Amino acid sequence: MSEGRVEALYARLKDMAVDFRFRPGERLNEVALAQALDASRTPLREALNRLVAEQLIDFVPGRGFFCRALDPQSIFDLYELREVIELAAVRRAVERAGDADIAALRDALYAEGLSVEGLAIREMTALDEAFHIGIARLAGNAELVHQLERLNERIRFIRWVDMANSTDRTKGEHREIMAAIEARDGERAATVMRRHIAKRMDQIVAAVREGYSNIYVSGSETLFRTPVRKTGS
Amino acid sequence: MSEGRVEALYARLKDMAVDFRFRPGERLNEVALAQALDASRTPLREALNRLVAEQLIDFVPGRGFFCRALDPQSIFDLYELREVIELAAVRRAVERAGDADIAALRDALYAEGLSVEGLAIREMTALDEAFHIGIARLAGNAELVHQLERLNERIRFIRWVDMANSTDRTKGEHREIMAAIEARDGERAATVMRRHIAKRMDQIVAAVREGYSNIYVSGSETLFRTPVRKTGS
DNA sequence: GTGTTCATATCTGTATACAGCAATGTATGT
DNA sequence: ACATACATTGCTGTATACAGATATGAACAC
Repeated sequence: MSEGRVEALYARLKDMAVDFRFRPGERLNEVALAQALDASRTPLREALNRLVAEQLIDFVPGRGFFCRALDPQSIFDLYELREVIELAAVRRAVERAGDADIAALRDALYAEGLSVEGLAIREMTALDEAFHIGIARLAGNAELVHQLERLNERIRFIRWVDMANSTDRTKGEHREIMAAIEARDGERAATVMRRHIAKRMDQIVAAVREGYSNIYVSGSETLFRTPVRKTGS
Repeated sequence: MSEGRVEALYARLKDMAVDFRFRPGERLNEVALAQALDASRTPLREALNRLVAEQLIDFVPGRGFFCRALDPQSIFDLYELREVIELAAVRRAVERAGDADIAALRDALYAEGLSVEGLAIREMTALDEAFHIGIARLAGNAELVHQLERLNERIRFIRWVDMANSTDRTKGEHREIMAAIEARDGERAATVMRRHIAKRMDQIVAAVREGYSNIYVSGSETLFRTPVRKTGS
């Protein structure tokens, strides 16, 4: 009875779902998946059911489990929710965070800057996410952090697409936000954060309109290997 | 193969978890539960796994499923998150909702007012929740609605306790909020909403401090039968 | 060529059996 | 009286089998 077999399956399957290693709408064959993951159908289905509850997998009674599809409207809604949560987080961070914790986040942000060039999209996005989660942690509300993490999982793929298409302006904006937090200027921090997220959202809506679908139809393989191209400041 | 057996179990178990029909920390005996719900352990565990993902049930590998416990800090965090989401919702509702939809919500609110007296706490709270969800719907963001629904499930029990202890000022405040929305005054709507939720939160923190635990230790039975007492305006 | 019906194969839904871990209680020694 | 070791019981974890539903494709009529 290995400590948490369902947990392990759940983690692996979540990765696959987040990465869109299945194609949107595709039905997941339980026997095949179970074989591939070297498990039995029972724990596999238990793990899948958790992902259904987290909306990372779709389920139709009598038909089985399916890879979710992201339509433009959902993406917009998710990004709007992200903005709501992150603005609340940064405001509370400014109000409540201790100086030491702020300094720690600042150091982490500046430490990561050494050689972004050459990093793959996956790592870039991970750093991006980590910074935003770091702010949420400063807000001292565990629920805020948790909701943001779950939200991030659902839009991570979109962020990859965005990161691949867009110039790397992220770092500069992150430093702006960081400076506002250090100055304990909640309004400024919120304003910059709103701009930061809104800019992303605009790019994404544009990308989606011109057919992001061919990106996840072709699979995520190519996307992950693409290095970040440096464009402008 | 009845259409969605797991779904049915999931719904029933969710009700039980939301109501705290299990005592906090109690381990759920799978065989007993399966018998009680007239099902087998396999679909039962699948349903339970969904609830684990929704944080309505706890799970410890090797030990089983447990009833969650709500500590004061989590309650505070959840209420703060609720405030964040509802403020965002009401602001967007004012910006985006069509006149007809606003009117419909208004009518529903005033229709419910006929005889609140005598309603049990359960119904009172259901009406309260419905109004707030109604506002979220006006915002036109499905994710906002969904997150609020999930959040409500997690704090519903607390709201019952609150509703039982507190005077029924809810309706008046709801009308205030409604009026601000109709007047398309987003700032006022947000201000009243914030006060509305904050007031609740204060009462709850107080109630929790003086030991709400004896309420759910004694079981929710008594709570549900208690009628709402009219105190003040 | 198109639509319909039926037979077949594939897959999901769930009960059940069994293996192994965890908790409980008992006995024993100090 | 208290702690420790051990046996026993009960429960969880997972594989598997089988029933029933759904999808697939072939044969046939129009």
